[in-house]
Amino acid sequence: MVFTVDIPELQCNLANWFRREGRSLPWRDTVSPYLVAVSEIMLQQTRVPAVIPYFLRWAEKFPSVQDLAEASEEEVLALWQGLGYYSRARNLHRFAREVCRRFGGQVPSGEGDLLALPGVGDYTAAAVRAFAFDLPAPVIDGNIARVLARLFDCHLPVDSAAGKKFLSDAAMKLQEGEISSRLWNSALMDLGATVCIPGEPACGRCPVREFCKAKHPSTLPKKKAKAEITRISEARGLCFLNGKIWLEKSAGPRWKGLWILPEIEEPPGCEPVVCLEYPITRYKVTMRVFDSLPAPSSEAHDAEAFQNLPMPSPHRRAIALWMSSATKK
DNA sequence: AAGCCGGGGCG
DNA sequence: CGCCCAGGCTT
Repeated sequence: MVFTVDIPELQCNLANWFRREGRSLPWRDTVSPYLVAVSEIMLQQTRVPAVIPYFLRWAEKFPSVQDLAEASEEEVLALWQGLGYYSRARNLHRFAREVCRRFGGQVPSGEGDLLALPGVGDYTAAAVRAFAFDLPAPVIDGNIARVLARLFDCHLPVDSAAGKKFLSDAAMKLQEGEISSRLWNSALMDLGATVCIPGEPACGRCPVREFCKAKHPSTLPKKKAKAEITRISEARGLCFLNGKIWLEKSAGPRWKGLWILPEIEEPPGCEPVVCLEYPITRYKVTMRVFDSLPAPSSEAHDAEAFQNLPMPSPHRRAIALWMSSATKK
């Protein structure tokens, strides 16, 4: 790759902009590599405003990696409730236990050590190295991928092998020199989040526009085509008996460990008591809920206490809808 | 390489 | 309504 840009000047412009306009975020106030890792795992495919309250509650309840390692899975899932991608919560729990067992409670800074931990992939390993340890690393999230693709007018799909190699090489090249990795990557990320945004970027107030090669920035980055949305329908049984509700602990890969309404065969000739629609990854699911007897796999929960169980949002919403329709009757 | 995993906000 | 988000794991 040929760089015709003056890297020190680019670094200086962006760093000065960041000192002026950078975001203030809770996980930037901590020096704990563990809390940095917590924030990064929470931020996987999840927006900053959604994460902030969860991160603050987490830092309060599990301030150290030992606190998390000693917690029960129930406590962990309860605190994660509503954030989505629940395998992240179980991975973070295992992450804490392995950090304690293998590294004496100190989050490692080596790329290989980090990548071997549950829930840590290329992005998170790089982010922990940069933000917690201030070490050079190719931090490529959705924001930085977009900024770099535009800066170099790169039309390779950013989710292809070739695109990722290009971005990684570019990211490492741009942080050469004396610049702090933590500062540089924070600045690049904030530029993507607030100026070099998806769709039409605000090039008029971009601190590095004189370095940008993008001819049509709104068309970048390119991505591979993704799967179409499939419509599916599912029937679930709701059993409310003697002030208790019957719920099943999900065992499958989806919502594992969370309490759900058991799936049933759709009873012929019956109308659902509740019907709602929710999107999940590449599906649009129509959930039809029927009055039913207790499913064999389910357990009775007290009508007040079940509200505090970890439960996927659509199931929680279905029960709330049923309760509001029942009180009207 | 492709499929799968939630939820929310915003245009 | 579709798109996108501080991605990782499994197949």
